[in-house]
Amino acid sequence: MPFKSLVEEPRCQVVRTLDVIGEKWSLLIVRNALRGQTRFSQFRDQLGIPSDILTARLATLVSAGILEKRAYREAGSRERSSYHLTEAGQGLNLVIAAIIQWGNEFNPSPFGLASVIVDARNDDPLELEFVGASRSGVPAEDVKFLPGPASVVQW
Amino acid sequence: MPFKSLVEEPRCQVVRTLDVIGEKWSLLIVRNALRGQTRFSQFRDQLGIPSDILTARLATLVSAGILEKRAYREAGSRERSSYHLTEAGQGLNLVIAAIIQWGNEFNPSPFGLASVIVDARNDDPLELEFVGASRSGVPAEDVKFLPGPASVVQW
DNA sequence: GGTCTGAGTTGGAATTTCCAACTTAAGGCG
DNA sequence: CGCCTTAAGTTGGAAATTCCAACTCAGACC
Repeated sequence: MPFKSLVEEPRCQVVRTLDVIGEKWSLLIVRNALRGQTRFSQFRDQLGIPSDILTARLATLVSAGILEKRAYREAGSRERSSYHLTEAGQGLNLVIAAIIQWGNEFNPSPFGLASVIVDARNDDPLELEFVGASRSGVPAEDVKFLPGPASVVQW
Repeated sequence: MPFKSLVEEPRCQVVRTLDVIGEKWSLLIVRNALRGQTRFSQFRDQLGIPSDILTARLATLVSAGILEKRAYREAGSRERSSYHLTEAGQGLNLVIAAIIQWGNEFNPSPFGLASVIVDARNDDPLELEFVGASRSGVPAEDVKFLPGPASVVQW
């Protein structure tokens, strides 16, 4: 686990989530899974991740309910394992999109955009936005974080 | 740097961004800064981060343009340093909100919500949403990642 | 001169990651 | 059968990162 928690179960949602996806390589494995990759050798070769670390990360992602391990068999080969995003894993496209969007705005690559996010139904480009009850976009400077009901001393 | 890049400058925006905020503690320092914390001792005491690591992280966040180092002086004390979010640092509320929102949905805390995100103008609760040209929310399953103009072999 | 305080530094132990080489379990072929 | 191939791991040891506790440093104040 990336963060030792003083209590058994951290209340802060940022810590809770980073405990699951905050280790090195975890989020990149999910990103590649979002691109449709499912196999050990794909992750290892495309990311350049050491295979022992990949083994460990796949195990923690599976036990966190982000990936699902399945058996597959190609014609003339023995049964092997593949890894597929669960609904929770799919949901991480929110986090990955936020990272891409922040990077494009504040740390753009001199090579241009490496990936774009679109609506699968019509290929419209998509953006992440804060929306409230009014359904209109909220500018970044008006977004405020407040302690919620579960916050005691800390958030 | 958390990820050794094969080329000098990674094209993938996820890797580029994780190079800046992907090390342990980095994002939690930014989160606490979003809560208004500015001082070394606040970060150290609230997060429980080792002080040598905090020194290193503050330096990389400053050189990445996420924090700005300023001098401050309290009555009857000597001048000391404090750390303030830049516009880019403020912009990371996008990433942190995405993490909180994913956690609330897929890995909720048994204690309830530790923090809520609201519109500072009217305290309306806010949500992150994918929006397209139509300005209407796009369901998660229709969000698709495509290679952009700068992608060559890889994204 | 001695003490206090916030912001660090320092040395060494513990943990995590990296790397290259090796293993394992079928399947196919002769 | 024995040998080769392949995806998916394991293993042992080196390198890098993180952790911890103790220490330093610079001014303010007594």
